[in-house]
Amino acid sequence: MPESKPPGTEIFVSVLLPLAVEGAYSYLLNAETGNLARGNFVQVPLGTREYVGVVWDASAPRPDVVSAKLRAIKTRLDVPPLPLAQLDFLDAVARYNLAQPGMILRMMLSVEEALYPAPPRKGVQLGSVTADNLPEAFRLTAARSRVLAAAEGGLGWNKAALASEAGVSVGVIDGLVSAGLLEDVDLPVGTNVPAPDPAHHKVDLTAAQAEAAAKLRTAIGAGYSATLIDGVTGSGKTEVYFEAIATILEAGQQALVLLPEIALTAQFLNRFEKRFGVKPTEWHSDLTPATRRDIWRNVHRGEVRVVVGARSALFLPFAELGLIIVDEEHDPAYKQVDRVSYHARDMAVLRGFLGKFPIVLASATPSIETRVNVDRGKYASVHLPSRFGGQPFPDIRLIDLRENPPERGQWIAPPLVEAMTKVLAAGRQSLLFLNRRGYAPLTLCRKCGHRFVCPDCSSWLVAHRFQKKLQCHHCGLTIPEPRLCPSCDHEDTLVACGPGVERIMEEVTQRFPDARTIILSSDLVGSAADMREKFEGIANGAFDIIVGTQLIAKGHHFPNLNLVGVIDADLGLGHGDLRASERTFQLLHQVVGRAGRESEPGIGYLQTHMTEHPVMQALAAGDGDGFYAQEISARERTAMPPFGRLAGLLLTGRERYQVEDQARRLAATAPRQDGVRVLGPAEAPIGMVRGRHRFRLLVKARLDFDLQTYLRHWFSVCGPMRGGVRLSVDVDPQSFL
DNA sequence: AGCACGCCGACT
DNA sequence: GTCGGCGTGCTC
Repeated sequence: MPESKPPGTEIFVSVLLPLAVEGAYSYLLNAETGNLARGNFVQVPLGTREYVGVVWDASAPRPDVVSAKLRAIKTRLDVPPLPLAQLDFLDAVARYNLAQPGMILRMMLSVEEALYPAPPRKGVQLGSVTADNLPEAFRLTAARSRVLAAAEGGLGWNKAALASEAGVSVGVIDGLVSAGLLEDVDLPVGTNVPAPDPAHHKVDLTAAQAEAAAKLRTAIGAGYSATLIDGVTGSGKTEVYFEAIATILEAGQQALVLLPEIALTAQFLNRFEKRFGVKPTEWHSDLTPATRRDIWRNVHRGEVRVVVGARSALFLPFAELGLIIVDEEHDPAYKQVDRVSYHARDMAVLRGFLGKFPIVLASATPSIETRVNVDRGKYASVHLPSRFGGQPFPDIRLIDLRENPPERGQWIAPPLVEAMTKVLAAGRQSLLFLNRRGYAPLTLCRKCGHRFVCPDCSSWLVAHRFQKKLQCHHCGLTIPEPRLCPSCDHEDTLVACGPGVERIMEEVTQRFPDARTIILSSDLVGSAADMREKFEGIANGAFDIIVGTQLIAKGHHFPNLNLVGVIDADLGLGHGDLRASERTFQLLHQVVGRAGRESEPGIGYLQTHMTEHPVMQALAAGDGDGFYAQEISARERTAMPPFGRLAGLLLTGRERYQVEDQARRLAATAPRQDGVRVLGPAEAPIGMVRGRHRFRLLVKARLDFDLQTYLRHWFSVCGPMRGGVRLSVDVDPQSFL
């Protein structure tokens, strides 16, 4: 029983539940639970169910609901509390992104099983029966003796491990168990996470790298700071931030490296292992539940010292986090726009600010936001001037498709064909890049004009000829490749319009029948192992021509690659999106940067209809600084981010008129205030996805305007959406689609 | 997020 | 006559 407490306190606690509700709920303390502190994990009843929640406020003087409704906490879970820094982070993420805090908690509790004692793993050890008191009819065969010898030493053995150690099958083990020479035992729960060793293998840094590393090292232990490492692909950014990780390991704290999902390559893990002696702990969406549970627990207990992960790793319960690296910080994959929207790079900076530790952002092509933050003096920066080994960045040439169009029905322009032929003859690799999966984005009937469209989305069905299907890239709907036009019933009248990577592959195999070719696209690679194998094949020179989507743009190093051809450099510039120029510049720079990284300088060809476009001009001239200066001044002129603030509001619902009505009602209730404007509603560019119609509003505010407070107030004035309409908020939207 | 309650169409 | 569709609202 807990000792007596001052009256009026600690009778209630508020508990945050991983649910989409507005705030924490109040519960009565239960005598057996004892004292509770903020961050403790508890089980509480709610309605007909029980949930795990986290104590949000342990000193609530009185509940904010009538006490008749109050129920008592059921139990307190026997795990350390959620670190306070992580709780503060939870609150800040919810406030910034206008998310319900319960939903952020849900992301942090992604593996609820981690909160319960691990189910003991079963094993065997030597039993009470020994060679001296063998049961009758038991023959001590050679195999059985080997097992007993191997099991010597008291500690429990995993059956499979013992069997393989003794060179026998598991059946032999089971026989010994039933005879009593071995007995079942619960294996101790060993954590056994090998610790990265900061002194394992110190690599020689170039002068520029050493200088940059020294700068990062001084930032460690000096509270919050954000530093940009800015240097082209291959300039050795990774080695530089590894030194920061080494320093934080020496200081006894944890480090987190964020990478855009698929950049988590074997190559990266190997580099880490070479430097620190062990592979880092990986965290991403396709780990098994058991692995996730172990990692969550070990991060929470501080056993795991370095996590390398996708954006969701930010929500792991780090006990002593002291450093976050955001590699490829410009990458759009850091933005999540599902139920909860957030930008992992910005949330990482927020986490560092709250936790009073440094953040390192790395990129060859930083985001405009980060560049401006450096210019404003909010972020420090270190610059790595050259490519490792003095290799220059590939020379980039524009192919004007108006002057040099490909032949009819083909997509590779003559100058690029010629260059590929030379590279092939020289025994080097070429890469063709097209950021579009499938064979063709549109299939139509040349007789009646019928277009294959998705019934649930306003989009075309993309032809995937390798898999003989048409697929909607918004909802995943798949139909078998049609033979007849469903509208006019004619046969053989269907034509594929426009190119996808599969079609480029087809053209490559026709033009270069003897070349060894490979296609890489997210829908054509199978498992992670399959992908690793393909990338290794490319690195080892098993292919002459590679055709791929942006899958190939991230994180891989292809030493034999000499030429990169971009089939449609204009692809991202079509819809006048806020970040279209920036994204195109970054993507093309990154793709072309794959070429010529070891022995000889590479070359990049951009096929474009807009040779005069600033992005193409900047890439061709190698004038990144010029591009940034121009793009930043354009943003400033139009008061667009980061010179103004934006929030996107998306309303979706089954009935178009309901969505439109609610969007109008929402717009009509927007409070008029200085420094903010509400634009819209307008139907979204993709007007329907998964059978839900979409309308958008855009809120544009001055930089000093408190957008979150304004939005919260507005939504409370407007009241809930009706007619099955859902409203989602996207603070700092990256795209308007 | 669940889950129960509640009010309108096709069936044992 | 009921089963069941999912819209609306509540859970400390």
